[in-house]
Amino acid sequence: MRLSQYFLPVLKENPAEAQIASHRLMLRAGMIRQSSAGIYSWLPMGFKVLRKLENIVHEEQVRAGHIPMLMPTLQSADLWRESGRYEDYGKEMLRITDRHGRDMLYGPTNEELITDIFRNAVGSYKELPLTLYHIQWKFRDEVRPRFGVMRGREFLMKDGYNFDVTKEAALHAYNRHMVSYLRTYERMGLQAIPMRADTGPIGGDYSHEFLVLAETGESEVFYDRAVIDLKLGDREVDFSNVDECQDIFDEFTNPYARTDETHDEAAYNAVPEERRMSARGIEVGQIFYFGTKYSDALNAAVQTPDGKQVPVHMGSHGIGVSRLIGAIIEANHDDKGIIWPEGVTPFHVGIVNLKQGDSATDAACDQLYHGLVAQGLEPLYDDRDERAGTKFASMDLIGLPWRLTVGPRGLGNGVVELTNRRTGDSEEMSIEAAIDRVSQIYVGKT
RNA sequence: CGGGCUAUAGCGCAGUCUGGUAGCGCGUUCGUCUGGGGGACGAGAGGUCGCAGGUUCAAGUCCUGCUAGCCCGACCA
Repeated sequence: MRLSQYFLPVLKENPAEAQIASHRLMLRAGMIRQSSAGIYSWLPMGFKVLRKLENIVHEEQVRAGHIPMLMPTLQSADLWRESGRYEDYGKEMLRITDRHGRDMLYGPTNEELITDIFRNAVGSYKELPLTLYHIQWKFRDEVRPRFGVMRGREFLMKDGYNFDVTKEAALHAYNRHMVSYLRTYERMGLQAIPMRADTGPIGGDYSHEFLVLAETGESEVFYDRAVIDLKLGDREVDFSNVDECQDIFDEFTNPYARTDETHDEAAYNAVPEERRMSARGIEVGQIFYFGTKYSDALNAAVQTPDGKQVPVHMGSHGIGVSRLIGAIIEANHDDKGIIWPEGVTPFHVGIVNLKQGDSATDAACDQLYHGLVAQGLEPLYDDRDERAGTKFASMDLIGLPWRLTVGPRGLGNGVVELTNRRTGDSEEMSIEAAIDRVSQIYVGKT
């Protein structure tokens, strides 16, 4: 993409309403604009990152054997009356009346709807296990939306639901989600620590939340520093293998890690003192096993081999996709702007033309640009007629992890400059070598 | 939902106390010079001062009501 033909309205100054880094930077980098309290438009740059995260979530869900679908944002109130949550959910649920006077609502989550779909289509144990998920906009009418997309009213969430005949099978689904979520966050360049959680209004017995450590996090967390060293890495996982998933679950949940909601002073004090850590964290996902809570309420049962009807065991699992962008920026920025992890960057590399209009420099930039595109990469070429400082400042702000700087001085020696946004380290090399280097960096990361 | 604050050009702000031609910086448009970290000079464009009433010869400024947004607390992907 050529910047001169893109839509990237960057702001030089901090908007007054933005208090935390991710909110400020998303506004300044032209990713979002507020439409009303807690509701945002996603401008091209923000939309691009959102789609990248969605893709990662999809890939990892499918890898774990879960099946994508799509449910509507608007739901009928009837189902929610049936589960009893129409009253329980309170004012956070946006209620709407259609022209016929029917009560509708903008879905804050989808347990009822998915269970309804399930009960109407599945009657036999033979069709289980089954895990369905979708990525859809949700609406929760927060009393006080804040921090940009971190606590919006409208937000994009991946929510999934598993249906199993037995508790054991459902707990395997729980573990499978634990593993696939860990992988998902790692691919995004995030460390999200699973912590024992409250089950909240969704209810149930087992729940873990995934927290990204950040000073601006809304939750207070306590953990054993040993969890920081845990990495799933690129190990091959067989998601159908119960023991393997259980082992990974144990590995990641054995060290003490809890939020203030479930914090247990005695257990925490059992951790060696030098490893006891407390910090703040951003919640970027949560998994639940809630047994037959919804299948009982909504009468979702399957027939077993011996002819009995049994309510299915269920769980639900969510990742706040739009919130993740905020969390990634909170964890990856400096005073100049964002620093995207390579797995989620909106463009792979920026090209800065230091002397727009100079025929040799323009030609070198074009060569780089086309060479990178030919390698399957997406460069962002700043071809505006701006001075070097302005271009550098824009690039730093939007945070592409790599920058190629092209100017007459370097070209005189036959080189361009490749700079790492995070470290600031630069290296000079020929155009061909630069194309090759950048492609190498992104092997396995696009 | 309790407490505090704000609303003036695309963004950041002054002007309101003490009513009298709506301003500054950045951005933006045109031109010239410039060209390796937000450059210089010159000339422009851009505002029903959040909305509705009221007081007054006259309201951005005073009064009343409303709306929207932000911050702190109680709640949540």
